[in-house]
Amino acid sequence: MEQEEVGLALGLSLGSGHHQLKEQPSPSSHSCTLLEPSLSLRLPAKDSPAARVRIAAVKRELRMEEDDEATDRALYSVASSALVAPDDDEGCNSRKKLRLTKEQSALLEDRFKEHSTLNPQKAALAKQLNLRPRQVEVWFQNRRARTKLKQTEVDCELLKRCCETLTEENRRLHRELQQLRTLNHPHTAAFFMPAATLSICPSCERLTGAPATTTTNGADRPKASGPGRATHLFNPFANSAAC
DNA sequence: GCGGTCAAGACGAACG
DNA sequence: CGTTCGTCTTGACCGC
Repeated sequence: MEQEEVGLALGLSLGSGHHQLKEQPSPSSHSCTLLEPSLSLRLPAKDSPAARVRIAAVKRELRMEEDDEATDRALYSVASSALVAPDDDEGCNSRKKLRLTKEQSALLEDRFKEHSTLNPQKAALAKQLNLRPRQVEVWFQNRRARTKLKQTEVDCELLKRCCETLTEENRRLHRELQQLRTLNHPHTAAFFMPAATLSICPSCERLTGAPATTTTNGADRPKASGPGRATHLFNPFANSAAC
C-alpha cells in the first residue's frame, strides 16, 4: 500500500471512532495529532482526482474491516513508521473530522435528555466516552444550539399557521360585513362607512350607520364585547332612526 | 455559553 | 455499476 493510501486509510479509520484526531490547521499543511496513543501524523493531501478515487476504494475496504482490530493495528503500525513524515508541504490541508460512534451519540443523547448542561459531569462523561472534555462540551453546545433552532422552526411554523388562520378569518368577516351592508343599505353611503361607525339593532338585528355627531354622551351605550365585533356596537340614536 | 460559520463525511439522485 | 454532484448532518472553531 502506498504511503498516501495508508495515510488516507488511517485517517478514515480513525474517523470512524476507533481513535481520535486533533487537528492543527496551518497555512501550508494540516497536522493531525493522534490522541490515543499520542502520535503526530502528517497526512497527505487528498484533493487530487486520483486521491479521491483511492479514498473511495479505501473507504469501501475499511467499511468491510471496520471492526478488525488487527487491520487497525497494522495500519497504525505502518503509519507510525511511514507517516510520521518528512516535513513536506503535502500535509493534509483538509481537516479530519471525528465521527462519534452510535454508542457515544446514544450516551450523549441520554445525558442531554437528563440535563441540557453538563458542567459537573463533563470530565467523567468524557472519560466514559473516551473523548476529551472539550469534545463533550462542544457536543453539548451544538446540541443546545440545534435544539433551539429546531424549536424556533416549529414556533415559526405555528405562528405562520396562526397568521394564515387569522387572515382567513379576517377575510371572512370582511365578506360577511360587505354582505350585511349590501343587504341592509344597498343604495346608501353606509356601504362605504367605516366599520366602527356601524351598529346593529338588538331587536331587529339590522345593520345601521351612526351619525358623525350625536346628542347622547354615550354613557348608556353598551361596550363592544370583544375584538372583531366592531359592527355589533349598539347606538341608540342610530337604532331609533333605523327602526 | 451562544450564535454564526466552516468543513468533513454521509447519503441519495442522476448520469454515462 | 461506478462516478459525480448537490444536500444534509454534525464536529469543531471563533468572536462576543
